[in-house]
Amino acid sequence: MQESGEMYLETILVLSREKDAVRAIDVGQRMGYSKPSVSRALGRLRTDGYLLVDGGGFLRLTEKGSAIAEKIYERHHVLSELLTRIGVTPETAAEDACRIEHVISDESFTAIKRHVKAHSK
Amino acid sequence: MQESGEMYLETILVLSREKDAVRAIDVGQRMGYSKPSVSRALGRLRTDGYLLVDGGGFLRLTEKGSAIAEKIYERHHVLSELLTRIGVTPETAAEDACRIEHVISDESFTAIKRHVKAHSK
DNA sequence: GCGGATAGTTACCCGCGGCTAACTCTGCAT
DNA sequence: ATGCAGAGTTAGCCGCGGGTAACTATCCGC
Repeated sequence: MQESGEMYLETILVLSREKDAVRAIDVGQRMGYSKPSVSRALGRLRTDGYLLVDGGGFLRLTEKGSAIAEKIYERHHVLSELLTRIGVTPETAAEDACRIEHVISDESFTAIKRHVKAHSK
Repeated sequence: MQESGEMYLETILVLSREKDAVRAIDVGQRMGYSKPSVSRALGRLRTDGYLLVDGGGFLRLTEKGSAIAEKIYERHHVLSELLTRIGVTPETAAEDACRIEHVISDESFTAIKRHVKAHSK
């Protein structure tokens, strides 16, 4: 799984929480990408078993895809909150979280969560 | 400046602190890349004004190149130390620092430095 | 001065991940 | 029924950044 694939999955997850039916076009609009780019990326996710597309063109994450999307989404949330807490503007925090969430290891992320929790009491 | 370019510059900086003469082959060995990959990457850095290569094939960072290398190196150091401090194993901390150092904003990094300093007293 | 090691470059290939142009397909409105 | 709008796909372009194979150039030992 590449960084860009994770980003697509996360976007699909977020969109599916905002509206009940998500299509390729929505993903493209949200991410600012062209239809063909989205089409190809979703095609890869589909053949790799992260995504299902029903007859009406509606997207649904598989178990596997959902697991990744949730994981990245949690990271985004925690990292973003951590950065704002130490004084970063919310916008920059979100942007940085969006990049860091794809490259940090499980071990470091877990340590960060633990640290944040310990200091939030 | 791309992430990979930053990595090359940082590697050249580190090598130049370990030995007095740094060449393309050393960079390739350290980074685990083939000679042609290094040659091309260094060529780009040279034409973009980050690097000088003297007659003997020895590498020297320009002002511009050095500034980036030092910046990335500092980030690496601070991030790596921060992660180990919260319980991440040194090896993982170094790997993660190596990826995060290229994607974090100045604003967030400054905030992290400030935070680390405040908590180290 | 010739042969071999070492360094560097040139010319290619590949997948990724954006893009545009152009096509198909579906569904709705006139 | 025509025709248009919206969604999706196909085909092909591009730069990046890895790779190999093969060449060149330099230097050193014998």
